[in-house]
Amino acid sequence: MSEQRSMPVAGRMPANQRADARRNRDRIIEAAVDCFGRNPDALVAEVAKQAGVGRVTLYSHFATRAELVAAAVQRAMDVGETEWSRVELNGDPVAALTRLIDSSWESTERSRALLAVAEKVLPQERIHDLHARPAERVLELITRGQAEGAFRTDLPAVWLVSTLHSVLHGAAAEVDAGRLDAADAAGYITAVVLPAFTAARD
Amino acid sequence: MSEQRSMPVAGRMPANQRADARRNRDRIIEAAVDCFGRNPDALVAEVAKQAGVGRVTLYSHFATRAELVAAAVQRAMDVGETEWSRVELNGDPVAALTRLIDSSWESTERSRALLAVAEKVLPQERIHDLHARPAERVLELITRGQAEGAFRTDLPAVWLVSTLHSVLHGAAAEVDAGRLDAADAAGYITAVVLPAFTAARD
DNA sequence: CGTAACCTGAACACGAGTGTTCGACAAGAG
DNA sequence: CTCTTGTCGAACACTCGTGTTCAGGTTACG
Repeated sequence: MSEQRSMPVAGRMPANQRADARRNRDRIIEAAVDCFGRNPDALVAEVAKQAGVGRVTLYSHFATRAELVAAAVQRAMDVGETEWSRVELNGDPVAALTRLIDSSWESTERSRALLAVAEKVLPQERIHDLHARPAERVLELITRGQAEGAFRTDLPAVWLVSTLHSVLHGAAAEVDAGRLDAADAAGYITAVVLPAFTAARD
Repeated sequence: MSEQRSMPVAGRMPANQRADARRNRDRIIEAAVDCFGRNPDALVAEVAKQAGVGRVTLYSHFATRAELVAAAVQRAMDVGETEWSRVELNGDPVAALTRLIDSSWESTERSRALLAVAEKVLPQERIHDLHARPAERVLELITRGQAEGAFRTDLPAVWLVSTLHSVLHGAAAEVDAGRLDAADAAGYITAVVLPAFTAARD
């Protein structure tokens, strides 16, 4: 409902930025999310066109294709962030994790292609940073769950995070390979992750 | 022990193929495995050089870069295949799976970069095909385990296969990002996959 | 041996996409 | 209104790796 003014995404901001400039920049990012989201090999020209903007204008906002991709991923993450922030993480850790998985799955599936581009043009470290926010959220929940005895403690929390991440993306890959029905995904993921997290220690 | 004559990998075979030709082809593939294994963006020229062969010669064996990559992946798979074939899959399904995971982890870690190239230049379907052999092996074991009551049956076997695959590759990614010690990996994977597979049904 | 298969290096054509430059024009801010 | 900032399109230079061609030398193989 309210505008999300969640920290200035990136790029220079010459203090006196004209209104239409900022508007165009926004359109470009939206177009990038959409284009790259459909075709990982989308051209810069396509993005510009879909944004209703000249290629030159685009380059005046993003010096390089990679920067454009980064901005797109960032945007997708921001959108996801507002969704995840609505998820109730208190209460029973298992139930909370289930909710978080449902929410995470949606965003994962939606912007899978986008991530594929990122993996091609961005250093893996940069990608990891882009995931920092959501990863932290998961990590917190897991840590709390461990402290409360709901999740196993014989494995590092970060490994559990990584596991969830892997399964999530693996599922997305299965879906867009047509081997898995998107409707089943969230349930399958939960079914596999939960027992992995709650397994009794030796 | 005996030579693995496991179906002719690919390419024309003019009936009167000279011995040195076949030898070169082999060297090229080896070089490709090695080069792409270190740098996913390796040039065709580099591979040729490391194989001690002219670029033209390389192209006389593999019409395109993509074909070269495919051959390299194929080779890596063949090597893995001989390892996996040594794994005892009979007896207790859980124990068997543990053994298979250990073995799979080794090959996964070894040729992770190689797979990264493949994902860039090969259609995802082609990649899936390359995985057919090992995937089938896992599938068989899981199916048997389900039939014997060792593994859960409330999820399709193929999803369990996919899960294992995801975690395996996720772990590899963590390792070469320096966030996970390679020595711990196999144990961690098992610790997470086993309970996921044996979880009691509702 | 002699022939056919093979290798070679250098040169070239090629395509594709990126990033840049130009001069002129439009639109916001004060 | 005027100045600054931003936009436009078209053309351009450039980089880079791929894949191909050629003419000549080498090696296997019967």
